[in-house]
Amino acid sequence: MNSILLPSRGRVTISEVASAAGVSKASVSRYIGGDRQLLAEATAERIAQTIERLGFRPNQMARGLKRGRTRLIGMLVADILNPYSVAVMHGVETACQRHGYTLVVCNTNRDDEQECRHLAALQSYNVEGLIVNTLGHHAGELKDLQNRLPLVLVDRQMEGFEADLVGLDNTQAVRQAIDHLQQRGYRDLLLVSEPLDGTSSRQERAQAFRTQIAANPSLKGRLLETNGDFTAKLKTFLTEPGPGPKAVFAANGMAALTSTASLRELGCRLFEDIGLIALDDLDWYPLVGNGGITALAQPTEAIGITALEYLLARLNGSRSAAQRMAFPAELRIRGSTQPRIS
Amino acid sequence: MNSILLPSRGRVTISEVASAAGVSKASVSRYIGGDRQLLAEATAERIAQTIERLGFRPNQMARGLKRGRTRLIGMLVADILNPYSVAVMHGVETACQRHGYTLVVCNTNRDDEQECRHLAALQSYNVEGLIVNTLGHHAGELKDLQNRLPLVLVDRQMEGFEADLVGLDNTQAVRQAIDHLQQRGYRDLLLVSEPLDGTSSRQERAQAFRTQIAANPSLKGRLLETNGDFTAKLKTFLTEPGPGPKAVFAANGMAALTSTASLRELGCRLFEDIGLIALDDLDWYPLVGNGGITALAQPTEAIGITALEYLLARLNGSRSAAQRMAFPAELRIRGSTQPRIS
DNA sequence: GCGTTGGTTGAAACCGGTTTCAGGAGATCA
DNA sequence: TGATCTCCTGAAACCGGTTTCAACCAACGC
Repeated sequence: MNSILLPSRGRVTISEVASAAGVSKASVSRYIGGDRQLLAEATAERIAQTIERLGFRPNQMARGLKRGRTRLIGMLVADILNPYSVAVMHGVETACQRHGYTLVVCNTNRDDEQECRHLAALQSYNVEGLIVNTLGHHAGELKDLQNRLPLVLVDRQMEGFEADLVGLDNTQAVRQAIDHLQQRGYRDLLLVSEPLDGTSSRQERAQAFRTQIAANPSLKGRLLETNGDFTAKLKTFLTEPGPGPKAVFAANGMAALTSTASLRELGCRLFEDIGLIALDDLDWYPLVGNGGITALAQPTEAIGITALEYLLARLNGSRSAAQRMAFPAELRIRGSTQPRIS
Repeated sequence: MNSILLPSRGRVTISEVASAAGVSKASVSRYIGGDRQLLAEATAERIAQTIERLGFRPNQMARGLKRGRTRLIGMLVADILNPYSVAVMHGVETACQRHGYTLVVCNTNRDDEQECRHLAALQSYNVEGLIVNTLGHHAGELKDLQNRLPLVLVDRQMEGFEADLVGLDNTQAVRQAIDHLQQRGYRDLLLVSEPLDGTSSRQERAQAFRTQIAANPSLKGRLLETNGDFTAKLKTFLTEPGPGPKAVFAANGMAALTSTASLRELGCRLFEDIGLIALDDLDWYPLVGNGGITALAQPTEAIGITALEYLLARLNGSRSAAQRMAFPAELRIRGSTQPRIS
């Protein structure tokens, strides 16, 4: 028993606890590792008291080293300023907490290089699994990573990359939007989307919109991206002749913000002059225009929780084939699509 | 030289690199640790190639163990669904990235117990420093923690707890708001705040409001918290007689949301019927009412960056006394406080 | 030719835990 | 009484790195 114990960097270590309790490191380790049935009642009690008295907290890094379990989950978020991402992250965090994991979040700022760097960093911290909201440009790295760790995609998938995916049922959501608009008397629709840069969810929504409009002869539909001089492009749509009342379908929260701002700028009143429905339901939707913006809410909390549960399932090895969960959106009708009385 | 090398858990280790390159672990360690001037040119080159060939990534956990440097920074956020917190976090992350740190974020969900648990967790992961947006109820734990790690508070301070603090100059911001409202002809002011539960920034804003109203005989001022039946309380304010035009001052983004919603509910038009100014500047402020909501924007990015820089200064030991940085707010005038023509 | 010096290198201890393995103390059985 | 079987425990190896320390080699000065 060595009597000289240097408290390293101020923190109590397992060796100090061991010698203070008059037992071996192994016993203390067994105690904190939950192998308590291996210990005699009296020993366990003595260790418990010593730990309490010294305020010992095991060093998770050291534990992870030998054990392979760091209890860390990594999450890669494309844009942390996007409320959708934060909401999903909140769900993931809730689930992590529930299962005793800690979440490490990295924000790529929609930057390819940062995505790469952060993937490497998370790996080097021995996260046990990854939840990825990817830009979709690093199939190689991701495939490589998937061989090492369980990995679940959120919202966005990737061409030629087999992995669990949790997100929205985009086709169904677009159908709900179009159906609702049509039912409310709109005939000339404009899908507003952030730039179609390869982000799969945006592509899917755009594609579903095109397909469904093409299949519906009574409707006309166009697609506008929010880059360039969006207001000017929007104005063109507003002045163009069409088959009937016009409505905008914003493909996500950002598009809703841009659309609403541009419509205001053009002096165009929501509902009175034009219909509006938006994917995502942000907390300010009820405050805008005449009675708020009609929304298709994503179950973000559920998406986050499910993503983590898929990950845990893989960690436990209880799954093999890539699985996909597409949640339905929930329609929340507000003033921007009130029944047209015309 | 041991020829049997089991690739542990699929990842390449320093020993494998060492034996593949025909050098010792020590040399490889020196190479990745940046002590390259200790190595002969040829050796360094050989190691570089081997690392590249094998795709070796050093395990940060293992490095941190002996070295004491994990290059991890912990951040405790009171409410991740609050855009203010996310914006600050974005600043912190930017700065972390710039200095080669990785950020671990924990959300306490405004829960005391979770705050405690997360503080313990972050500590057990050997973060090198902490940025804390605390609830303000755990002076004991925090003091204890401060003895072990550098720690910087964001937005919220704590009674009897000396630490670096980065946030808004609340007194000055309240002065800007009151001055602006008075200048625009408003005389009967209502400060709307989330519940004064001890959160220091809320208290400071409320206190500054009371003080400044008391010192200004031409103004009347009341304070309302957003709990209970807020709309009813707001209605009372609106119908009460006062010394002149009424205006609401929302003490943060949440209060702005609640206030705007209740005003709508009461059929009260912004600007025409009542003035509104809000602390924080959220992206939807321009879209509401007649010309948007006037805002006092916080420099959230700068707050986050500064918080991390203070932390790094402490990590380098180049600071002793607790320091405080109070940023000014920036007034952004919009429709909700247009000049009163009356 | 020999002691010094400085630049490189590897063996081994170490960080703070976990895990294997062997051994000692009782209890049970023949 | 001795053999066997549990149950509990500690020594030591190990995880993947870092760091100390001593040794080696070539060049240098005298």
